[in-house]
Amino acid sequence: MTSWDGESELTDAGNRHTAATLIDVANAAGVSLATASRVLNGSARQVRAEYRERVLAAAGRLNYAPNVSAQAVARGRSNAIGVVVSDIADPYFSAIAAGILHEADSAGLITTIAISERVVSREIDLVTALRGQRPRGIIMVGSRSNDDELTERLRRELIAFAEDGGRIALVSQAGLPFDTISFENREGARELAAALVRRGYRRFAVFAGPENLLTARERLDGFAAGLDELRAEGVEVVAVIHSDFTRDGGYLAASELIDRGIPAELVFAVNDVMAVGAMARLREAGVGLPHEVAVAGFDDIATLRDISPALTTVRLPLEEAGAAAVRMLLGAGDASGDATRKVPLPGVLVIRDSTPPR
Amino acid sequence: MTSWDGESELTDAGNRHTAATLIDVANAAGVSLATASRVLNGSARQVRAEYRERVLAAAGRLNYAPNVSAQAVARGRSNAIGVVVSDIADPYFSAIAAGILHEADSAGLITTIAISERVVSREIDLVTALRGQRPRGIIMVGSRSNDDELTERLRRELIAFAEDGGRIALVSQAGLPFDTISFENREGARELAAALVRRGYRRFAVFAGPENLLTARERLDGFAAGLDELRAEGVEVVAVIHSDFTRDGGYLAASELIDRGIPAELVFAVNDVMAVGAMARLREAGVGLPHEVAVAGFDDIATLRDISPALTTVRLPLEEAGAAAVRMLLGAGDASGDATRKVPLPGVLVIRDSTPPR
DNA sequence: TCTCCCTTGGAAAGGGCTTTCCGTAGCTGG
DNA sequence: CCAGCTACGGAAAGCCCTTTCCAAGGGAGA
Repeated sequence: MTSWDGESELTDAGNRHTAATLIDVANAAGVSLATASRVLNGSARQVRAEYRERVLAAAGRLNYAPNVSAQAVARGRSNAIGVVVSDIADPYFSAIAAGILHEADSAGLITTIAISERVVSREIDLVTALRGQRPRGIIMVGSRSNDDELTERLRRELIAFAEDGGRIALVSQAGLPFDTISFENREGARELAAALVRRGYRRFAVFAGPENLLTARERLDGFAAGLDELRAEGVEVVAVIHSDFTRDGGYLAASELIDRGIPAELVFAVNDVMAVGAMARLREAGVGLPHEVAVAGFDDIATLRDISPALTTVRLPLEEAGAAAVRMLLGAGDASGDATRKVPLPGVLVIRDSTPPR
Repeated sequence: MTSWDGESELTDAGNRHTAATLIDVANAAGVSLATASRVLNGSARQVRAEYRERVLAAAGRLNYAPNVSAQAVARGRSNAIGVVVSDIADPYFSAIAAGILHEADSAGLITTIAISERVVSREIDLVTALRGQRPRGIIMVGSRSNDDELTERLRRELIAFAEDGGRIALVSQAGLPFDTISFENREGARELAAALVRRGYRRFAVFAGPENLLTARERLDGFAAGLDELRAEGVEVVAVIHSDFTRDGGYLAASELIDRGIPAELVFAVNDVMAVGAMARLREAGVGLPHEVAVAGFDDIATLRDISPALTTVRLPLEEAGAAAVRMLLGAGDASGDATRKVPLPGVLVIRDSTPPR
C-alpha cells in the first residue's frame, strides 16, 4: 500500500478536462484499482471501512461516475433495455412508454427508445442498432402489419438477438415467436358491440383503420362478432371505412361517410384518436352529437377522457402493459422458442355520453 | 495473410450462444482485426475491394452488430444522447420528446430517456446516471422549480458533465448557465390576455399551476401584463388559484372557483391539460361553456385540438423545440460558460370557440 | 506457540473495439 | 534498374472497467 497521496492526485485529475476514471479515484484514495472497483460497484467482497470511506470520499470529490460502457464491456452485458415504438407523440404509445420507463427505472435499468414511425423496415434497422448495445432485452411495441416478407426479416433479426442471449418482449404485436403482452382487442370490441346493440343501436359504421394493421383488424372482427351475438333484429354494418389509425384518419373516414350519405346511427372508430377526428368532422358537418350520430372509440386515452360528449370506449391498461413487458423481460424463462408466454390483458368497457340509449 | 478459412470459423461462431465479435468476423473473412474494423466502421483508411467484400459477407453471415459499448470505450465517446423529461405520458413532454427522437435519429444518435416524475432530486440522480453513459450531450426538458438548494446541486452536476466535455441543452428551463431553448411564455400569455380584453372580457380567473414552477409563473405574469395593456375599464383578476400543472389540477381549481362562488367571465388555465380539467368540472356543475364562462389554455396540445368548444390557446412549437435542442447539442460552440445561447421560441395565438366575443 | 482458516488488498488478465505505428508491395519517374 | 512514394495489411497498445487468483495478515483453536 502506498502512502496517502490523495491531494496531489486530486489536483491532477481536476485539471484534466476529461471525466475522472476509476484509476483516478483509486489513486486519490490511495488504494488499488480493484479495491476502488469493489467499493463503488457493489461487489460481494468486503472492503475495510477505512478504505471504503476514502474511496467514497475521493469519488465524491472527483465527481466520479462509472463509465457504463466500460462496465458493459467488462461484464459482458449492459443494464439497458431497448424499446422500439411507432410514434412517441401518439398518446397510446406514450402511455405504454411511460409504463416501460417507470418499471425499468425501478429495476435500475436505463432505457433507450427508438421510433420507427410505423415503418417496418425501420423497425428492422432499429433492432439491429439496438442489438449493438447488447441490451438486456428489447421491447417492441407496435402494431404489426402483415407484410410477410418484412415481418420475416424482422423475425430473423429478433431471433439473432435472442440467440445471442437477449430477451425480447412484444407489446400488442402477436404473431412473432416471443413473449408477448397483448390486449384483448377482439373481446373488448365484442363486448362493446353487444352493449351498443343492447342500448338500441342497429345501424353501425366502422372506421376500421388500415387494412393491414392487425390491431385494427382484431377490433373490427370482434366488433362484428359482438353485433351478431344478441341476434337482434335489424342489426347491420352499413359501412366499413379504412383509413389511417390517426386523428386525420378518423376525420377523413367521417368525410367519406358524410359524402356518401350513409345513414349510420353509430360510428365505431377503432381507436379513440380516430373517434375524436371523426367527431370533429361530424360536428363541422352540423351533425348533432351524440343524438343524431353516436360515436364510440377504443383505448380510453387519458388525455381524451374529458371531451364532450364523453366518449364511450374500451379502457386498455396501457401503462400496465408497458410495465408488464419489462417484468417479462426481466423474469426467468425462455427467451424464445416453444415456451414463449402470451399475456393477454383485458380491456374494460366504459360507456359514456357519446352513446346514449336509443 | 493466412489462408481463407472462413467456413470453419463460421461454423465455430455459429455454435456459440453469444454475439459474434469483430474477431469472429475477421477470422471468418481471413483478415486481421484491424482490417475488419476499418471495413465495418467507416474509417478513413482504404481497404482493398476483395477484402472489403469478404469482411462484409462474413459480417452478414454472422449477423454481426458492433458492440457499441466497446466502441464507446475505445473511442472515448458514445453516440448517444441522454434526455431527462418529467413525464412522458404528458402530451406536452411527449411532443417535445418526439422532436428530440426524430432529430437525434436523423443525426444517427441513439437516445436514452429517463423520467424524473417532476422531482428535482431525481433529476439530479438521473443526470448522474446519464453521465455514466458518456453521452454526447444531455437534454433536460422540464419545468424548473425554484428550490434553490436543489437547483444548485443540479447545476453542479451539470457543470461536472460540461467540464468533462459533455454538451448540455435545456428546454424550457431558463436560469441555468447552459444553452437553452425556451418558449416565450410571457409574450404569449400577454398577447392572449390582450386579445381577450379586446373581445370584451373583463373579469378573469387564472388557474396558475404550482407556485414554484417557473413556466407557470411566467404565463401568469405575462397574462397579468396583457390585461393591463389596453387600459380598458373594469378589467379585473377575480381569482388566482394555484394547483397542480395537470388535468386534476385544473379540475380542482375549478372546484374551488365554484365553491367560492367567484364570478369570473373567463378562466385562463396556464396549460391546455389544466383547461380541459377545468372544463370538465365546470360542465359537471352545469356551467354553460363557453357563454357562461369562457376558457383559455396554453400549449395547443395536438390531441386536444378537437375538443368542444374548441380551446382558445397559445400554440407552442413543441416538436420543433425538441429538434432545436438536439441541433444545439450537436452544433459548434461553447458547452457552457459565458457564451451560452438562449433561443426563445415564440408561441402563436389561436383564438377558437371557447372564448366567443362578449 | 504453532497451524489453519478466513478476510481482504493488489496484480494482472481479460472484454470488444479503435488507432497508431511498421513494414511490405507495387507504382512512378529518372 | 533503382530511389522515393503511396497504398494498405497487421501487430499491438490502449480505452475503462470487472474479476480471478495470489499472498499477506490476523484470529481461533489446540
